[in-house]
Amino acid sequence: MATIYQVAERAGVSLSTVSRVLNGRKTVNPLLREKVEKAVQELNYRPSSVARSLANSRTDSIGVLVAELHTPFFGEMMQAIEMTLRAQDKHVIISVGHNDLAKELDAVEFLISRNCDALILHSEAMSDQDLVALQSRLPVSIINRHVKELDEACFCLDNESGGYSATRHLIEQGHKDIAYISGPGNKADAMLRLAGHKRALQEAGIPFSPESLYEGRFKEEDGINGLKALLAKDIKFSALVCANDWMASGAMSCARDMGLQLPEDLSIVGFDDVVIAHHVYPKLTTVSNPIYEMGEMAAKHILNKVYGQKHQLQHLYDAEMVLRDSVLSASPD
Amino acid sequence: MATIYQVAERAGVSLSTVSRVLNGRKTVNPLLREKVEKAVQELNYRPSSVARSLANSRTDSIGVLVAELHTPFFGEMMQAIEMTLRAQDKHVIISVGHNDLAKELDAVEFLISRNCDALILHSEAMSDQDLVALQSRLPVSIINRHVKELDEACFCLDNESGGYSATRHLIEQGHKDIAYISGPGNKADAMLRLAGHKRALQEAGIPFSPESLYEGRFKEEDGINGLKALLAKDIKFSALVCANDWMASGAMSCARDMGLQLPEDLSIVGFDDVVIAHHVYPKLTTVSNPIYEMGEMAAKHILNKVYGQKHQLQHLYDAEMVLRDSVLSASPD
DNA sequence: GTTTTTATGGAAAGCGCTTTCTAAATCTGA
DNA sequence: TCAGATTTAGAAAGCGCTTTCCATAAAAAC
Repeated sequence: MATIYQVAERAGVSLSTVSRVLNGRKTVNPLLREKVEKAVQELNYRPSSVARSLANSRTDSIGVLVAELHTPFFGEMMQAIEMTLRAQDKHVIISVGHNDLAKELDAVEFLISRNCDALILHSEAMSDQDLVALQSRLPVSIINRHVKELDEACFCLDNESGGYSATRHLIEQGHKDIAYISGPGNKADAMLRLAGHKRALQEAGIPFSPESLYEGRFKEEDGINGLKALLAKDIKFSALVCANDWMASGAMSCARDMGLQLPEDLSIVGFDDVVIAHHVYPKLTTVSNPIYEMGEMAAKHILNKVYGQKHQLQHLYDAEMVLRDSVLSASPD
Repeated sequence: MATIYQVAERAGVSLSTVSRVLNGRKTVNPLLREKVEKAVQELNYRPSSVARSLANSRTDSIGVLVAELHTPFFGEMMQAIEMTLRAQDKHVIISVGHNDLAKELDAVEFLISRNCDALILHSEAMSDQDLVALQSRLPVSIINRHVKELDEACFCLDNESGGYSATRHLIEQGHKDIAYISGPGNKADAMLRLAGHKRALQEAGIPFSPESLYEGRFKEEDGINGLKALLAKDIKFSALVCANDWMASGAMSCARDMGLQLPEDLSIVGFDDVVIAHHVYPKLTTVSNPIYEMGEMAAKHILNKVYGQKHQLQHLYDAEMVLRDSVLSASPD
């Protein structure tokens, strides 16, 4: 591999001149510039990004922390990040945290030890304080979580309004008795979605009953257990909203196992519009989660912050209804 | 950030000694070693991976090329790769090729310009020659594709035997009239799966009829169009095998749209055991694709080749039946 | 007790680039 | 025409490590 010295020699100029040409500095004689470019061509010279990083203490690499990768949600996020970053010649180093505090911290340290210029995080285990502390070490973007002190760096879905839309949609279809399977009480997004649900009920003058609420942990089996528990109670409901699609899918299998016809006997709406939403039967009506855009914005935020670019940023994202086949209009009784 | 100089100074030893301690060389006095370790602790020193890379021309980074990321298949592969590599303190740089030759080549050059020590590829667009040429530039692992000249570096599913198993399973359940929706004719894996199907038929003395074959391109809509086309023909079949789960899912919705009961009127088997297989209705009987293991092995191959480790390698993977609810025993007519 | 080995630590030369500083060359204006 | 301002190019000093080579001290051999 040719080095910058050889280019300089071949072009009959000094190191510095080659470097200037390579970095597009204006102050170089067009004649020399041409010579250098010719030499670069002839030697098929490619600057060493490592040497460059050492010299200017920038690696052009961005670390991304995700909870896991085998899930389409994160895949989409990663793809958005990779595409927008590579277009600017930056590269992304991935690291998975498995939703575990120790592992997440470990992953972050790993990324930092790799001299990343910045980090993009989708963390559930780290505390707000951890994130604030991190931000003081290097620039970060935070996806799908709002940290007050890090307002600028956060890119979130409007979970409350999403939750609102979901049950609002059901109400508009004539449903009055609506059960809810929520995510864990310690997760902000889960609680916001639930809050939206309550607001929609209230607005329609329907009292919220804790009886018709089941708290799950966002897993498929929580959908199964949740619906089972709900059905066992002495309550009636013609519709169910699940705080994510996985639980909705679980609820669907459970419903069928219990002999219910879908969507005739029970309307279901999910949340996130993950790939499976389109493949379950009946196809799931759900709430979109524009993770692709969020990933893109998180990347652009880094581009602005670290590399002096000027992209327009959007921090809060609307959750929109994706209408499919799992909701039926309630027949007036 | 502390440098190695400061550690040396604080420990009262030379640079070289610190470096030796850091790299676990044996030839260093335990007393000094201890001093150095103490200094490292106190200064919270972390070696700069960039400087290290420049000095020993290894970056400890492995580039991974995938067709796309938003699909669970690649996600699982990535996760396997990341986990096994990070355990050895290597990091992975991702790059997506979008199944397009120019983009794949571009992505590869990008990765190389990043001074990756090696590459792991899941490429469909590049030619065998491209791959061979690449191998001569730096070590590679190839997932899900067999290149004769690169035998050592390939980690593949036994597609033929998978195709065989799928059809064989149907035959064992009493099916005789089995339609097949295949992947594109120019893809080796698609053709191998089909070959397995034919072998199973032949073994059972069932003649293969081109009439009952539809060639798709591995997309959901191909499943829809495929089944539609098959049903329109003047043939009977009680079972259908689809060369991947996406087409199987498509075929399922199509079947239902055409008023067929699943699995009573039509048994379906898929291929790959992608997440959705578990969420469609009825749950899809399919053929496993141990992509996780393959990713792990591809990573270990690099570990062996570049970093002198000695992992046991497996190159060919069995495809196993995953029995769920989409296949019914055929009633003998 | 002297010579030969062996173990161990330090000095210094890179690795391939960026960037500051200086010097030479060119240009300005009176 | 000349002092001063302005360009432009080169020399050299890092960036933070690894590693070779050499020197010294300790151990072994005679």
